[in-house]
Amino acid sequence: MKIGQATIKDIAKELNVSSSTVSRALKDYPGISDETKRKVKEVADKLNYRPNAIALSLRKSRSFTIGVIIPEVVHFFFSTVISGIEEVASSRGYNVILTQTNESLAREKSSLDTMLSNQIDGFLISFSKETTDFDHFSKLLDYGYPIVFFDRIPDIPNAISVMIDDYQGAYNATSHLIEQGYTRIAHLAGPKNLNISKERERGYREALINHGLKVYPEFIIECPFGTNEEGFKATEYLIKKINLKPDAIFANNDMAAVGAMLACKAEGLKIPEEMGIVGFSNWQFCSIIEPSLSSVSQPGFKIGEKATSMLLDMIEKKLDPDTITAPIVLETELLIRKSSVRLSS
Amino acid sequence: MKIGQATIKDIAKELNVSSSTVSRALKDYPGISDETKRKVKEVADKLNYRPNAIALSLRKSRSFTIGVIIPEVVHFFFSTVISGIEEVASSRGYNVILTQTNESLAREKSSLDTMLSNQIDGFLISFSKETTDFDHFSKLLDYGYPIVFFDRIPDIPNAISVMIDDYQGAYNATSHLIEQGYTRIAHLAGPKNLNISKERERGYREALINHGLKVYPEFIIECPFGTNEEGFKATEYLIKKINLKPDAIFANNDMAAVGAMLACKAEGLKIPEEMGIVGFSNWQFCSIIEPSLSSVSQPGFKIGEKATSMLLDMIEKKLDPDTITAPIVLETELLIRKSSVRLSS
DNA sequence: TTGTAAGCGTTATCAA
DNA sequence: TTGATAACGCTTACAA
Repeated sequence: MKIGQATIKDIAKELNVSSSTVSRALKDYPGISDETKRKVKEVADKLNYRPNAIALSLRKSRSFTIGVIIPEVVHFFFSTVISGIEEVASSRGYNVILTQTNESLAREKSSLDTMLSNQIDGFLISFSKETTDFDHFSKLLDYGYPIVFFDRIPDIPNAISVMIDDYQGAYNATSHLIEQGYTRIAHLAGPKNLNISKERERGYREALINHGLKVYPEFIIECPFGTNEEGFKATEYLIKKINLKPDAIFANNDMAAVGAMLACKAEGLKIPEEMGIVGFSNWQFCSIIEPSLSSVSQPGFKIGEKATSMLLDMIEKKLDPDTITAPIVLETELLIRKSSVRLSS
Repeated sequence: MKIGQATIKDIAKELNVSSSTVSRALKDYPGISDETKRKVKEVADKLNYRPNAIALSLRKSRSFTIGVIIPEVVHFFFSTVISGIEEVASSRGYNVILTQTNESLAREKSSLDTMLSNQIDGFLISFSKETTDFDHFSKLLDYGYPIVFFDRIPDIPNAISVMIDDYQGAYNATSHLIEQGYTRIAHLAGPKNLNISKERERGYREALINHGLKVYPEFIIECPFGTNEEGFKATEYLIKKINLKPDAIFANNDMAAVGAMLACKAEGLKIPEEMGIVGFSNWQFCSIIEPSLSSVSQPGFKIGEKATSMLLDMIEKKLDPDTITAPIVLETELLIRKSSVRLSS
């Protein structure tokens, strides 16, 4: 016999009362004598009674569970977000059910499906790199399903989303490089179908323009996977194959930035003297590598917290989705380290 | 109206058949005419029917959901394990419900509680650093609840667990340092109440002894939190405050190892010439820091896979827990990098 | 080949 | 102050 198997009926039988009485006593409903309440609770304790959340879910058509769909768990940013999600959810009495898509659209859809079957109360979603059309999401939105998108947000009119200010983060990073006297700044860009990549590139471009620098198309190289190998290759290409050599690199993500650093070392270029580098995400390793890597820090934990509290508010009708017209945008912070500082101030 | 709200009854009404017929038709039960099956499926499709997993759970007393309780999500090792768990679970049709304890015993217990309420089919657990007595687990085990412990395993006779060979990993790491000619090897140890810490320390000790070296108690410093600050302080202490200076450090975890590296740099000690360093866990940054950090790699993904498939086998009665008497032990791999190699071979 | 009815554990409604 | 009953959505004897 398993623990917690005792039901309300068992308690009722033991005390020769009806199950409704037991139910009410356990919930401290008014109109139940203190005497009965005491007895019921006593027996409940004795039998190790544990309410069956499944039965409750069925009854109330609510599962007190939210579904999280993310590309990857093993990723500093996403795991930080999860941490924030978990924190808020558990403090408000919700369970978190988790799936990773591994950047596959098919898995994204099937996750959505099983979660719907499981009567999930709402979704937190950061979609996969393969996802280019959002029908599977907008269908749910049309039916009134509570969804909050985070970080990677879809182009759907009435979608609620929480994101970071990628544009401003990139703008600040690039401006910082310019202020340090770098003038030929290249960009290792992210996958083109993600808004965050576009925004970061836009921030990079506008910073250059606003500081009177030219944007060289050959300085922008797409690194869709965001690995250090990719960053390494892109940087070697920038150094060797292009007439106008860059003197700084702003990378769409930290891994690519590390690849860039390794390429510079391999080519004998000194960082930050001959090549300034700034990454994006502020992974844990940024501060411990040599030279330490300047990076734009994303408030992952906060994103998780904010997205979750909004979702739960929507679920609990404390928040009307219609009142929110624009995405919630959280600020980044530029952490300046050795890799991009060559001016003594 | 929400999507997937259509129930078996709705289909039945539409076709003027009974709900049992619909249920059977959807499941391709024998003894239902092909004609009926066709019609039922057609209407199901039309109404966007989606089986209600909650109702199913209640009926079958099975939720097809497993609960994962870990100390922290934002941790390379654990997130890798989660990835393995998620992979196996989803491929076998199970959901994964996740909570992190943040190393708090109270949260561990309350997670256990809510999951039990949610009729979880089984548990995957790596307990918190605060957990020193295992009554809350053994009670469940006695009641026959399927639990697989991983990495941090409790001292309970009939517990099923999956772990890595911490002893051997530490032994190999220490032996490697000895072979490189280091003779005064210190150890940054983990929290004393975790078996993994004890095993790693034991591996360290025995490697020394088997190679004819003495074990100096003042060379073993506990770093319970495993942060780089802690490793930094411990190493400064080792370098400055002790008569017999160490010439190598084997750290219980990579973060502490990084702290040791930083301390060496701060003190002007060259790595690996004057100080060899080996870490444990093989975090992503090991290969990209300077010098790259030798480390014992733990097969996190495999641990997740193995633990999950064992748990599901237990749940599905394909595996009798009584047949397993010893913990499953997975091998580590020593990844030798620059931080510990001073002999040209 | 199909229908009826009971039951999984809980709670809301109505009645006593 | 308490009890009987129905219902949440589904499956499954048992009957027809």
